Amino acid sequence: MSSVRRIPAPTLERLAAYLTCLREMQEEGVAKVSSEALGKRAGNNAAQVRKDLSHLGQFGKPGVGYEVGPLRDRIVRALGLSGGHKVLLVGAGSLGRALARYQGFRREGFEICALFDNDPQKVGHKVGGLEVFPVEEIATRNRELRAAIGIIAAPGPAAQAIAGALVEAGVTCILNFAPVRLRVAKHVAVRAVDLSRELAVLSHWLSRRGRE
Amino acid sequence: MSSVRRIPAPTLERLAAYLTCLREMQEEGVAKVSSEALGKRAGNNAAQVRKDLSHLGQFGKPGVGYEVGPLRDRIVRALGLSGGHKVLLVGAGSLGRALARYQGFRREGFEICALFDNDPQKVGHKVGGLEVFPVEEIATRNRELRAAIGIIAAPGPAAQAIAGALVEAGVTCILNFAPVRLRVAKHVAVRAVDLSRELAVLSHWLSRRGRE
DNA sequence: TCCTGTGAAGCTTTTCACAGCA
DNA sequence: TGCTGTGAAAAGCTTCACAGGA
Repeated sequence: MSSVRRIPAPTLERLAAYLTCLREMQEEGVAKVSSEALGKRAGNNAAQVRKDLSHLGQFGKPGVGYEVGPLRDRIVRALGLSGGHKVLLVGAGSLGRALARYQGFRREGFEICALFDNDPQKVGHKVGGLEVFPVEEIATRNRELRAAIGIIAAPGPAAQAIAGALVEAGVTCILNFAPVRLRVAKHVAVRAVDLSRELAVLSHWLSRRGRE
Repeated sequence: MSSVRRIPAPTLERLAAYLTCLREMQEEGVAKVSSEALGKRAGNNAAQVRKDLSHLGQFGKPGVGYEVGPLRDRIVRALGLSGGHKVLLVGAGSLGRALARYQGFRREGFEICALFDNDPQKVGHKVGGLEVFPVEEIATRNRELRAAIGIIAAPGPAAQAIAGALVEAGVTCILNFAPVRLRVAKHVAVRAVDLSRELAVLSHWLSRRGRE
């Protein structure tokens, strides 16, 4: 398949992992990589790597492998990371502040361009160079900023209302750290990071350890 | 299937979500719930809910539904959450501090019992009532604590060495926030929370918006 | 009648296996 | 020979549909 159609989410997640590996390789001065070598680094098997990369068109040279630089560029394009994205971050609690300071966003091409919180105590303060604005101002502030991505780093009970405000402001992709299922219009895409989910899986595995 | 065998990870994740819903319902004084009602709350369809719960044995009453309290207890048991778990947290940067302060851990039965960091500037300081110890002390300190779960909230380059130290100290389950694939012995279970993965998926969706 | 538990169907994702090219 | 790209097979997960119990 030559042009990029819908790529399944598991594949997208692995492409992001390959990107990290390819960046490392570039820093190490590696110029070519086989599906097997890339798979080993990323923790997947070679066939999986080839199938994933086949979504991006034909790239590899039989008998040789893939060229690190061009492959990386191709994945960046497929993931839509080349232009950079503005992001609204809602919640200036400890998680929100950690995210505001996280350097990885910028490296991946994401720019947190505004920070919001409901708590009047936090409004007006600065976090990582950004002033905290009240949540009610999301829509008006985004009229200029035109960010399409929002991150919710607020407590569960506030999350649904925040999601509504973000969508109202024109956001169409939400990354949700609150432990609740958001109900949003179906043109809005939501990804959730839920600690209690991760912990539940670990805990189950732990309690099974040794049996099987 | 009456006794609990291996439960697939997607099911475990949903069970954690049901648990949150059931807790809410208990607070609201709801005593009984049908698979459809629970599904609606958790964002899954009724058949999925019944299939998931069938891993825990037979519980529901046809024509009535499930009793909220007993069902919740049963899920807690299946997830191995009843006894509580001690957790070692490594990394006292902004993410580590946010996790150390996160109240959700305790509510789910996880207790962060020690905090470690490589940075001498951070060692000795207190975060959320916990003193920060140097990473080299993980093994000795865990000789008494006997925690089996470790959380890595350190930068990528440090993560692999930390994972080694945790495993050395007897940890068998790791929750990794660093954007690297950890290589560990196969008796060790790893779950990864990777922001670049989440962002990559959102970004791809964003760049596809409107076509299809 | 209402709702569970579950075999079977349907769909998605992963793995296999090999033709074909450098 | 070494490695890609890809149909086909296998595995895994979700949804359907209905028998049967309260």
